[in-house]
Amino acid sequence: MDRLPPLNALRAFEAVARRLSITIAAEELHVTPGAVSRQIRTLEDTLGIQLLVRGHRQISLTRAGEDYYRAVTKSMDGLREATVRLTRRTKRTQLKVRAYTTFAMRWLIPRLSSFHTANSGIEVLLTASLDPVDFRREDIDGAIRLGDGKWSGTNAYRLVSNILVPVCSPDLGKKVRKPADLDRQVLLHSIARPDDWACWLAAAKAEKLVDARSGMTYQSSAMAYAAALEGQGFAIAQRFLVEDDLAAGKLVAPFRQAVDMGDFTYYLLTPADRNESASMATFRKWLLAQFETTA
DNA sequence: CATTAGAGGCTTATTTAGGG
DNA sequence: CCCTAAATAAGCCTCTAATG
Repeated sequence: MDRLPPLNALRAFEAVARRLSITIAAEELHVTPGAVSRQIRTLEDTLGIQLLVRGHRQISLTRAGEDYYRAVTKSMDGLREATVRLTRRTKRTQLKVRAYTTFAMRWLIPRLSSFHTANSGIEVLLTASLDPVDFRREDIDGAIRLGDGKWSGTNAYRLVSNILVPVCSPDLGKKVRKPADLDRQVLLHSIARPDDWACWLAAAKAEKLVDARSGMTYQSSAMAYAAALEGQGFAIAQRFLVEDDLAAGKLVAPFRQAVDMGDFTYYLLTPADRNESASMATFRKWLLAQFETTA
């Protein structure tokens, strides 16, 4: 068949496959669920291929539907982008990026101004959250996430080595010689990363000598680092996040022992079923370049 | 929450009628 | 005789209401 199927139906199918819900897709298209259901049906009829599996109160894609959706959505993105190029040739484009609070505060935000000066046409809209990303349901172009690099349905770009190392203020650093000395010190924890101290102490062979649970706990690593800067105790830091403070002498790393978390580290995630926009490509290259020079 | 049937509204295609 | 415009027919889309 060299003819295009009904384009309206195709549009409906793209929305349904993306949201995996007829009702939500219908809202998005400003029509009723019944109308969308019919459109999908006529599309299936003209193609002669089933695209959706109708389950009880929910739907899913068939194998063919999944493949078709991937292709269709890319074409749609092409149309969208062509339209954007045509209508707002000079307007700024927005890039919605999600990161963790600590990553954003300690690393991304300080460097974002350099990105802005170099790419004045791209506006980065930064949000912070611990929740996992779902590119299908959320209006997000990219996310910085912690993980092992294995995500389904997303492109993952490894950003940096995740190396754990204890840090503290310079004067506090003089009071300890070996890991076991931490026994009498305050350990600073983050709720989001509860195992880091135990992990490091085990690597330093000091898990029997120091209670990994003692000390003070903060909601984010950024808070724990701030407490360390104030001389409140020892934070177990991800090294690239405190590099600037170490270089400036505001923090010190009193021990040589470090733990490389290997592939469990930070990645830039982008949806695999969408074409990468030009602005995202720029942002991705900039982001990866930042780590090439520091790592 | 998805699907279906039937009704109504709108668009497009086809036919028909009347004027140049 | 041809062309235009009204009338009619056909098709499509979306809605409501009811069902699974």
